[in-house]
Amino acid sequence: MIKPRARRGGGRPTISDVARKAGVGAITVSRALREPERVSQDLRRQIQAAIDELGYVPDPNARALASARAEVFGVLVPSLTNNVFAEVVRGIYDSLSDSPFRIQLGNTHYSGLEEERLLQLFGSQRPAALIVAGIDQTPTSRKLLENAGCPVVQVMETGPDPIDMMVGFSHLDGGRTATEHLIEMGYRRIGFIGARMDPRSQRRLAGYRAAMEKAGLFDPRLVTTTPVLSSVPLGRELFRDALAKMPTLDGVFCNNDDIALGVLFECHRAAIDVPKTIGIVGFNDLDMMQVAFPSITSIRTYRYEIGRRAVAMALAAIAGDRPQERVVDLGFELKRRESTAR
Amino acid sequence: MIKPRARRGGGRPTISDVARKAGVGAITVSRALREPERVSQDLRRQIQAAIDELGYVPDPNARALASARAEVFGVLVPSLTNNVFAEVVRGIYDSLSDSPFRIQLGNTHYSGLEEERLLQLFGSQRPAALIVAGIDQTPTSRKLLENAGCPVVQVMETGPDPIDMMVGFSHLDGGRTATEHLIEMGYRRIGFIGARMDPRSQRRLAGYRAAMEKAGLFDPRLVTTTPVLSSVPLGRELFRDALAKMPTLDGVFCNNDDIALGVLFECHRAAIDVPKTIGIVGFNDLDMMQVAFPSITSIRTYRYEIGRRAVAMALAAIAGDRPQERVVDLGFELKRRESTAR
DNA sequence: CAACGCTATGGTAGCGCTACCATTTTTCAG
DNA sequence: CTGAAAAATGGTAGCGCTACCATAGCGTTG
Repeated sequence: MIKPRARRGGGRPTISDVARKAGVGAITVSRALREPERVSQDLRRQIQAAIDELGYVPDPNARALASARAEVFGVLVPSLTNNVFAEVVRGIYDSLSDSPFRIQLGNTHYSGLEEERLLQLFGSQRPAALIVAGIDQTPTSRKLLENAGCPVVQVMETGPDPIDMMVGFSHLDGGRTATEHLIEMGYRRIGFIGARMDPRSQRRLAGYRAAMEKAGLFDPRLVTTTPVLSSVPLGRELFRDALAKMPTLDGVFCNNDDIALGVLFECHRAAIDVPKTIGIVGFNDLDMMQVAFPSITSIRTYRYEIGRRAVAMALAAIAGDRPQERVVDLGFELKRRESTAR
Repeated sequence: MIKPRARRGGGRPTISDVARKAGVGAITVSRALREPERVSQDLRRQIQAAIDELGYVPDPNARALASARAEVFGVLVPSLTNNVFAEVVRGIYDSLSDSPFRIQLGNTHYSGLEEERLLQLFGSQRPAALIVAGIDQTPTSRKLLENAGCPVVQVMETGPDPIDMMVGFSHLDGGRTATEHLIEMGYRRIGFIGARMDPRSQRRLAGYRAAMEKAGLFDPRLVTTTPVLSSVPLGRELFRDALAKMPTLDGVFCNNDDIALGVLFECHRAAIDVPKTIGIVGFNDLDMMQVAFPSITSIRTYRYEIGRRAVAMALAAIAGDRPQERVVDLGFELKRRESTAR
């Protein structure tokens, strides 16, 4: 006598239960769910009724196993608390909330090794698409992405030689634009203050340097950086260091808005006039920049939109019509505010 | 003639490939991976060699299907960009990064309906554990969680009647402590300013009200709230509204630090002296509070620790030894700073 | 009206893995 | 040395679903 194994799943209804109740084959239920137009109205109604009555929810694991394709977007970001990536992730979530796709979010902690480990892990699920932050993948990561067998979108930055698709903007141009603005407003001894010098920060620094050199103003002592994670308190610290090193400083381009805010607070505390004595420019334009006192000039970036666009491109690729432009530059905008208006 | 179906997975090696190469049965490979102590040293080595050589990575979908249990933690939070939840999520990620568990993160957008939908979806995966923010689940959500068949941890708040386990603190006590501090420092016309009045904000408001009533200072016109999502600019707006409504205001307890920062900036802009004319208290103690000028008094909460503890409790429950205290109160701390030091 | 194509449905055979049990080998008390 | 228990290994049968192919029923065409 064959004893059927006890239902492992705690008795949740399966597709066969639905099929039996609706008086159709299991495969027809499957089709009604995935390609409704291939099933007649009548059956569709019956099946829906059975589903509702039983409270059936398809098992995504079984589905993934049978179809060799999971309805999962793998997303890799270097930080979960950094507002910049949080916004990108929010854009991704919002774009996928009405789709059948789930999201597998990984935190690389700015580590290439961790990125490789996570890609390996994500790859084992055969995701529908992968979205990764940055364009500086290790060779191993790059290979993993190329062989992932699904659309891949690199986000945050644009650059040459995309693995598959890209959405972002030029951090170098952003850094240059910010610095040129300070120069244009009459600042001369302009410092660069940066924390967590990831590749994007490096490129903003390169933009700063290009602008300064072009104006004949560059001096390596004007640059203050640290590998430590960025924060407002750190911005204050770094600014004090920069001032100690270079008391004639009359402006700072901050790697990001946290740093800029820290600089602003320290100026208040030390009674340094902004923008008269010191001009401040931030990066990303968090919403607090426009209400700060004085309001802080910053480079507006479109993080949420990057997330949305990345999903849109991935979905298009999944649907079979790959967008012809594989690299989308969403640009940025210099927001001129009080902190540089002297 | 039976034609085997083409390998769907793009030729990735399977457990049988490993077994063949190692000269053992598939089940032994499976065991070597999951319960190494039940396999002899020799075979373990051979199997590991085969795995390395083939680059085998187990398919989590097949694993979940066969074992009726996915190695997934389901996490539900109301917002991805709110720093508070981002910190909790970071704690969860950090605690699970060395475990075999993946994380399925869902964003409810503060909606009970969305929470139900996501619970339904997550439940279909038979997760190893569920972590949900808040204690005010809808009856449907509560039932889904009770029947999830896995450990459940409610985070951010403590309260009576946990579904399973809880980690958090009392928002009511937090609100009361903040308000009592203002009263103690000599403020009398103390306003409450809050955005995004979710249940936790409501309880902070209740704490404020309790303290004010006890001191005989409560006046409903002192309360300014909005359902809009919290932000620094909004804090500024609301403060202006509050002042217009109640020009004699001499202190504000802000629902969170974003609002507090907006209030501070508006005070600067309007040349209102902080803390002499207006005292400010925030909530959560983001790191910028201590460097703001003047530094802002706030209620320190342990978000990261909440995430870590929730995972620790869930892992213990999975391992079979449920902690005996099912409700963990991590408390909070009043950080007295310049913004209330008059 | 036979031959054809089309649409709607169903049956069968796995996807890659593990639960359950069976079998073999080793260990060790007596 | 023997018998029995324990440890190590393997075989079989699914988990719940879908790819692939088969089939039935229908209208269309020359």
